[in-house]
Amino acid sequence: MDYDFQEIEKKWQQRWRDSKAYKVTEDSSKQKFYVLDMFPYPSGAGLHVGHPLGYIASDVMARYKRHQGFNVLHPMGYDSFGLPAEQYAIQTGQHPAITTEKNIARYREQLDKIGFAYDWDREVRTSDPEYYRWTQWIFGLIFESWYNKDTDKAEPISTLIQKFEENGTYGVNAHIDEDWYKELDMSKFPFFGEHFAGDFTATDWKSMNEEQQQLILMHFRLAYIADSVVNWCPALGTVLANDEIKDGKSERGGHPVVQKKMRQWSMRITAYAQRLLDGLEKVDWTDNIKDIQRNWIGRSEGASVFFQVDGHNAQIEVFTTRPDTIFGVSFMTLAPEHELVKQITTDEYREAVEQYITSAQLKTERDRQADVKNVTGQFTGAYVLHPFTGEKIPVWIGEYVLAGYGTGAVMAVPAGDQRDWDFAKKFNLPIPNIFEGVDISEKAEPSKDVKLANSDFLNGMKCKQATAKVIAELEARGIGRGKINYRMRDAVFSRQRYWGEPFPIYYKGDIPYLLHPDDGQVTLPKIDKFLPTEDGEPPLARAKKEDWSVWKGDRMEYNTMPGWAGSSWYFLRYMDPKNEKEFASREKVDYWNQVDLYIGGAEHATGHLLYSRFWTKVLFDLGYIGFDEPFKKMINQGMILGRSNHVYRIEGTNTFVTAEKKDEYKTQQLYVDINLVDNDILDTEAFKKWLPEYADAEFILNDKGQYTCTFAIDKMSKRWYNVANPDDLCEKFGADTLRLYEMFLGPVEQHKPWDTKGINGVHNFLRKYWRLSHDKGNKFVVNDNAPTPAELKSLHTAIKKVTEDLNRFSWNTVVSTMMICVNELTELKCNNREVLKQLTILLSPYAPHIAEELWEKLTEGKEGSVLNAPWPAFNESYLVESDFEYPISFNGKTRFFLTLPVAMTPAEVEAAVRANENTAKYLDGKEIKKVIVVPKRIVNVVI
RNA sequence: GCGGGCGUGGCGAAAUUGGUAGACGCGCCAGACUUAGGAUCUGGUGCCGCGAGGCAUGGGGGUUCGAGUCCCUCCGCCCGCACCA
Repeated sequence: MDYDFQEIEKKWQQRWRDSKAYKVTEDSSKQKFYVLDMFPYPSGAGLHVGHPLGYIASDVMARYKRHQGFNVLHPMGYDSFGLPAEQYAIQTGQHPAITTEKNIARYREQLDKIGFAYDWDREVRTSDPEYYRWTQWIFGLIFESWYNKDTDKAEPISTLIQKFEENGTYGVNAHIDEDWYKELDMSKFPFFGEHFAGDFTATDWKSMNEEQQQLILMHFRLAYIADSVVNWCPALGTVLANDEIKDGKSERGGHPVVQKKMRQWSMRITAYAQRLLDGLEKVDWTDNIKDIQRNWIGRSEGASVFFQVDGHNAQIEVFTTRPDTIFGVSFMTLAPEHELVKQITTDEYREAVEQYITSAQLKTERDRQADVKNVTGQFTGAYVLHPFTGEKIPVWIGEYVLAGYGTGAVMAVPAGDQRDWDFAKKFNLPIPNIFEGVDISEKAEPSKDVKLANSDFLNGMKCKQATAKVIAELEARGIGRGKINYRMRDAVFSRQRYWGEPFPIYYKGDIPYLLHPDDGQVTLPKIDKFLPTEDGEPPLARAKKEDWSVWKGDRMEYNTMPGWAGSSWYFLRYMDPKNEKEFASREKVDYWNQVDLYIGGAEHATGHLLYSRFWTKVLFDLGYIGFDEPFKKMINQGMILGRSNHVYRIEGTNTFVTAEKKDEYKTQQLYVDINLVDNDILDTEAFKKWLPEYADAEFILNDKGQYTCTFAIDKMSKRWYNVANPDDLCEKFGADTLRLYEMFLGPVEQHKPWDTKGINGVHNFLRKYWRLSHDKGNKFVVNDNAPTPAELKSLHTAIKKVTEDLNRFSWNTVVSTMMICVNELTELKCNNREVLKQLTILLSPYAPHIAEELWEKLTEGKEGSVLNAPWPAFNESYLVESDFEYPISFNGKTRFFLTLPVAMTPAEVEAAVRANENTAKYLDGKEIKKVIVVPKRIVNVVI
């Protein structure tokens, strides 16, 4: 064999390991470049060819930047806390740490075979106590912070306490729930009295005991515990965050999810809603991901309006984006769960209302969503007064109003909103027209570009003007105000599981306290079983007191942190992974700074990518890092799908019929292992040996005597026998071929089916490249003459294009460019040492093993590793051609070619065209209106 | 319904600011060497036509000397959100 990739790859992987070729240290004399992959969860199934796609792309970039002289940080680690290991533990009793360890070893082995340039000395594992001690520390930091809206940043809770001590709540402008004080257990605050509305004096504060102070502070903390309505997944036995739910079911496992009020930890991410929105302007991500995040945050501008309840000392606050339509309000709808429903419902309607609420509660989230078109509702008997006209407006409850958005109440304007219109139609409520010259008898008019009518002081105005006017009026009368509402909710932060970070929290009574650093680190205690306790406590409640590394107060926190905790800051730990004193030193964080290029899947848009941005902003606010967006540029790699093959068995027999003839029989479609199929042709002998039941299979073949399979594109799964495994491909073709082929398949961003057919072409390219410097006997032969102009032209064309394409992250076109270059050099029989050296550097990011091998031969070992070779400089002068064949077109149609010196100016070209005899022929007596000369491309004669 | 993206040979795909559409690879066809090989090399390969030539980037229209690229419109596919007031 000429190109012995197995030998070469083994040799260089060993040498790189031995010499720590990819070790990187901070070096202020060099410019840094930080390339990051989304670290994987080490699952039991190992890697398939889809996983490395993004890793290869980032590896190419890391190596390219290194050639360019950058100090490149390119780390890898494992997001090793998670559900599968825990569920395996529940089934087998094996500790998740052991499963995880085993899976990581397997991942590492697979990754090593592909030849990645990771600095493994910087590896992190989120489940490692040395790592999660800092996750716990950051949690503590967030717990000990509040959000000051005046400075628009998070501050230590001590600054808040100081304000309380000096002036009470006066002058405190914190991000906090508007009616936070309603959640307080007032029996614990007898001195506040019944009119307490959240304000207290310095004297009040100082007179409170510690429990009372802590209860109040909890409402200000950025990490807090509260009774909140959460998504409870009974099958998984844990709560889930909104982003972990898809279509009303758990993202993992697809189990039903119900709404339940539970005492849970949350993160006050809502404090950062606006900054998370604004920060998107500063990062280079796809519009798609940015829009998903914008949508998730869900900012809407409008107004908050108070409606007085008729006959009650109560007001109902509504949020509306169309305050200009306020004169069109003909009824009000509350969410069934709205807190005032019970209070205002009249006796006459009480039974019907309660029935309606019960039936609404019985529906799961999914049922509600599926039932959108079915309008339901119930009158409460109560009325509110219109804030401007004083008119009595009936109050209804309806499922279409969501308790979790806005205030859980809407002012219904059937003329302007289709849902209100539908509701009004169904229950025969009035539909007053408030638009000039618009017919609303068939549907609502949602346009903002129509003039208002029947609207008192808003008549004749359009939406924009009327909105400003009505908000000013509401504010002047003290019955409403302009408001910005966000759809995003605070993120639930506790999980009732074992395999996650334990909280650094202990309890005195019901009050949680943060552990002091001197208390030592809480690590996961030993437990007998990984199930929740009989009375529904999280698994950690099973641990005996003496099995805890720290035990303080009355008890420890039994919840663990969610999967996104560890991944929200891992990119910072890579910068200083061994630091025992800090999560990372400020000096190193300042050096490595933001991730310059982040590659990973788009599925984390509303999870990991949002939470990382949130934590980064908190750390920035508190002065621990110098940037507030973690990922400067991001590219989302597409999924690689599997191409599965089918065979057709005639029912009731063991005879298989080729795809061309399958319709002549009654057949059953079966999946067949893709390794038994080549180019959709089945290897029938191998098929018989594949499974015992097929040992005596018979075949009906096509006219060519072959058995043809059909195919389908599915996700890769063992079930379909369509999993392509990188180890097999490395074995058969080599890591360099695999790397090149994955990049060659198409744009990295795109979803695409894996198809091994084309891999031969890429493999042949590497063999051709090898043979440039090896003769038929595989002897290394190069010449040291000066490169010929033709060789230089071919080489520099490649240098130019490869450099440009890498700069615009177009991985796939680079491979084609290099193939063309090698084809041309083969044609030229080029074995020039200098040319091959340059070409080898170009190829090295994609195919590092073969590049390193040839580099060693070409430099006779005198120039060190190709990894450090400077990127070839492009020289324009080698590309200059003496002549160029200009296609001459008449009115856009090419008629003939004219060979002219390329150095000619457009004016000279035009003169030459006019003078040419062919021109007169095609002019056919007509006149030339204009001659357009595009340098080196085309000449168009307009006649 | 709203938001984002896409549509180019038999297939994966190129075409960077509008400038010779289909580079490169697969597959296919023919040939060579040989002779059971899924090896290698050479040539061909968008469609119609013997040919000159004509037609081609989902359909239709527009701007332009010139459109895959820009504008309008319709059709189809993928992704995200979805009673968000």
